[in-house]
Amino acid sequence: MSSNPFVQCSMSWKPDRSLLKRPFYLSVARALEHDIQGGFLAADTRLPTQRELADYLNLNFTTITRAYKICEQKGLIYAVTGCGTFVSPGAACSITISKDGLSGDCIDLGFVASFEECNHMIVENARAVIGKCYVEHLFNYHDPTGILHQKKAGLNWMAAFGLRAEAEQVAIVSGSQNALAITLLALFEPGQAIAVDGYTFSNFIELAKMHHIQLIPVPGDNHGMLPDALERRCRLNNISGVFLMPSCCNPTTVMISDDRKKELAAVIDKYQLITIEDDSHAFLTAGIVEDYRQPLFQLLPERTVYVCGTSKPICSGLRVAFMVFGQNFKEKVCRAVFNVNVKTSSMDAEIISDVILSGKALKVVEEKKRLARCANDLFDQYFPEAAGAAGHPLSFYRWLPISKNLGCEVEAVLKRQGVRVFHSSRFLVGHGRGGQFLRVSLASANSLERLSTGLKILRANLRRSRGGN
Amino acid sequence: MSSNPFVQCSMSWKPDRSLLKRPFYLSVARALEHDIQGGFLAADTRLPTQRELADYLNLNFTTITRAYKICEQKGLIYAVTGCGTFVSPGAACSITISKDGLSGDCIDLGFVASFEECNHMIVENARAVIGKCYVEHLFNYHDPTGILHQKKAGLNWMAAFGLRAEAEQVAIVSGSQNALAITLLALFEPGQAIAVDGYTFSNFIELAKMHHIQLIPVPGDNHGMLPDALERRCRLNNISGVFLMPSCCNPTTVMISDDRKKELAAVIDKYQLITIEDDSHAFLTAGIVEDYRQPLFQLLPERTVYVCGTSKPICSGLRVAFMVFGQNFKEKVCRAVFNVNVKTSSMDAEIISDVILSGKALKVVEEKKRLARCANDLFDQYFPEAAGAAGHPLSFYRWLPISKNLGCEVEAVLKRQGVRVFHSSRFLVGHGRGGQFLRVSLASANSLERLSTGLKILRANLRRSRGGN
DNA sequence: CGATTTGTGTGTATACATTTG
DNA sequence: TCAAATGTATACACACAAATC
Repeated sequence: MSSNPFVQCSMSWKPDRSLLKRPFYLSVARALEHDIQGGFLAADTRLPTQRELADYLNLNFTTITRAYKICEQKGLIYAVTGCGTFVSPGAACSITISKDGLSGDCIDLGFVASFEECNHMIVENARAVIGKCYVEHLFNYHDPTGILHQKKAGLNWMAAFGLRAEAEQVAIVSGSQNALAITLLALFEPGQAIAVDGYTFSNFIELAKMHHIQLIPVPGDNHGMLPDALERRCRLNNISGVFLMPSCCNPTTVMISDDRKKELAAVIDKYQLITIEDDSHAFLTAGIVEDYRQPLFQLLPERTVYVCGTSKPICSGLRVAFMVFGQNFKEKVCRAVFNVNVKTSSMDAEIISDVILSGKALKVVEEKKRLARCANDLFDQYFPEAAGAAGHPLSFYRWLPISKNLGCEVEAVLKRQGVRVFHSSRFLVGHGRGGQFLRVSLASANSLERLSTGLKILRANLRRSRGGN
Repeated sequence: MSSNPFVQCSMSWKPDRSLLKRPFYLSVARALEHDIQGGFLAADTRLPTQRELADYLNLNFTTITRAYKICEQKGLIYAVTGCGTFVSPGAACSITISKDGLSGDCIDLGFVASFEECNHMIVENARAVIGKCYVEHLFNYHDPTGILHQKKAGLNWMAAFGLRAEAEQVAIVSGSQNALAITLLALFEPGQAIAVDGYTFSNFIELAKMHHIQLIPVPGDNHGMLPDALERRCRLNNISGVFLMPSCCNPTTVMISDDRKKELAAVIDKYQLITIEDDSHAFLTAGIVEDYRQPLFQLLPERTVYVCGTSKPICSGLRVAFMVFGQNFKEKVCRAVFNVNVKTSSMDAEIISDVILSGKALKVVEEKKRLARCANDLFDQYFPEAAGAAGHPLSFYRWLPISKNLGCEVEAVLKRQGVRVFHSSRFLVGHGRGGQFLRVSLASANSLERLSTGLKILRANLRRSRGGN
């Protein structure tokens, strides 16, 4: 049931009329899915308009609407009012980024780890915890959202970023990704829409897709999402929430300035959006970037779920994040925490608490900042043209503009050369016109030497493929 | 916009016509939600039929269909073709069961813990792990689905239950509840339906509600769900999956016999259902119950997600469960694991692996079985009329029939007397006619003495409120 | 800026399947 | 066994909103 490749000037997709069966809308949806999955329709191909296809198939155009809707919900296509319906890029394949499936030789500049070479620093904290007399009390079902002194340790940690809250507003969960999954499940319904940056955290994109939550891209500048643009989308799109990473947007490294936070807060308040603030990078920003004052949570304490993971600053293998929320979200969030996790390992939470309260956390952060500074300097040496760009000075990753000639195939090319990086298409929401980039992780190579080797390979390959550009 | 209480013989619900605004279907849905949440409509009240209400409001009846559908998806009402539409019991309130929110004096026979008095037995395993030279490698982002030797430890553990699979079919996740959340997210879409026992695991009910997955109750007998009844529901209801706890259904303690497993497998295969097999209780059943042979997974390896948590047999505070699945589910499940957890704490998984491989797990299980036997004997002494009932002989909880005069208010009454138990309404799917029960946890009182005290209070109160019954 | 194209939201008609008596 | 009651599935008409030219 594929399109006829010889008829080009007319519709890009012509399902076989004779194969249509009742119910028509399912039949059409299946045919379209088949042809997209089978590779007969390339990414971003414009499909026939609803009315065109309806005429062609002798159906009412709203029947086509329905067929298209099914495919849209599966992520196979996307529609823009007034503009048309298009085949999604990467419809068939996942954009989930994980540490899995990488051979040992390949230098990983793709997945953003967190300078894992620091992990030895917390071994002694783990030993201290396990040596405590009350350790067996960490092995029971109690305190599903965390033990009080652990929550207080979290508040202590977050106070450095200007966050002020009560322990009863805190829940300990299993990492920031886990916190995001819980937040979507707790506070959003399938079919609702959340505003995000045009390029945003790819795991959030995937999570939203799984929950059937639509993401609406909102333009931004060097200080973050544009309040006017957000307001415009709110007026037009019936938006329920907004997702922001104020301290260092992943992947663009943009930080939201304090003034911008206030302007955004005004719009968020006006439209009563639920704000998801992933502030896991605050440790890199508070006290370092001059303009930093406080998280959005402080401006909108009743509208915000604040997420602060300890994977990046402290240790990635102990799965701990702190969630902070207003009283109005408490019941729903706690119920979702219970339904998804029952509880987070008290052992992990206890070790993280010990690292924080003993002052070790600050030492680890100091070391990671030192490594981040070295890594960023190294990057600037290899890519001096990117050195002056706006963005976070100590980010664990960089956002490198590349030639428009390169598609997302560069990933495969570079992997064959021994480095893994991720192309901007993985982070793109909607149909992007923002140019092409690579996200280059600086925190995953395991040593500055390996990072240097990786960057060298990267530069060599981009120079070559760039050609006369 | 509530109904007029003085007009009783006609429709049970009469929204105020004058308050109707466009869009009508939303307006009607909101009014209905308001009146249910406000308590104006009692549980199981029969609502006007779609056509009745449409006439009354001068709308097309399919507009009412739509309004009712919205409320149904929120779990506020349920509809039965040919029969009518009804207000859901417990529409407004949550049935999530957790360890939270219980004062210290109250004896907990509600939440099913796992004889936490055994936890001291694994402290030495935790110390052994933390003492190992490779411990810092447990603190990184690697191996999101678990380290190979940990998966092999899991397979070793599950081999005792007759499960045979390859390590690549295994993912380590953060407890069996976490596994269920991941499975729903990975393999089901909002709006799909899953067949379950008429009384089933309340946290699964909540999880399904959050994911907007409909649960269809299927009748069963002392050997588990009835295959004919399942087939009938499949024919009628467009069912996508089935959830089973073969080794010991929570809350009923029913075990699925080996013959029944084969009959169910035939139906499941015929209708291509996705089977979710929560077999965390297998350690209580394999080798103990004569009829036990193997899990459903072995009969339907390509249609089953097998979930085996270690909270009950080994330790509840270390959050580990093993998921086993066919190759066809692998990609989707692993992606969901990553999107929900990134990874499970390698420390927790390593300690559990050590407990299994060192043989300590068997000792812990022996001790828990001994305690379970004592606890069940104790229960039989206090409730001799329940002693002969079918069900698991070593279950960590019992399913106690109570007088029909008692509603779910008994929970509150008993709590005031110092014991927490859960009423069958928390476990009920659909509109139950199966009598009233209490689920009495035997594994949470922290000692047999406290359990005995709790059971005594329970018996005294049931006797009294039972009256002449 | 206004007309046109294109997708979305809402209300309706009709055929059908299940339950009940 | 059948007819009536009742919810469900499917297709369509039409008003509207956004994007484009």
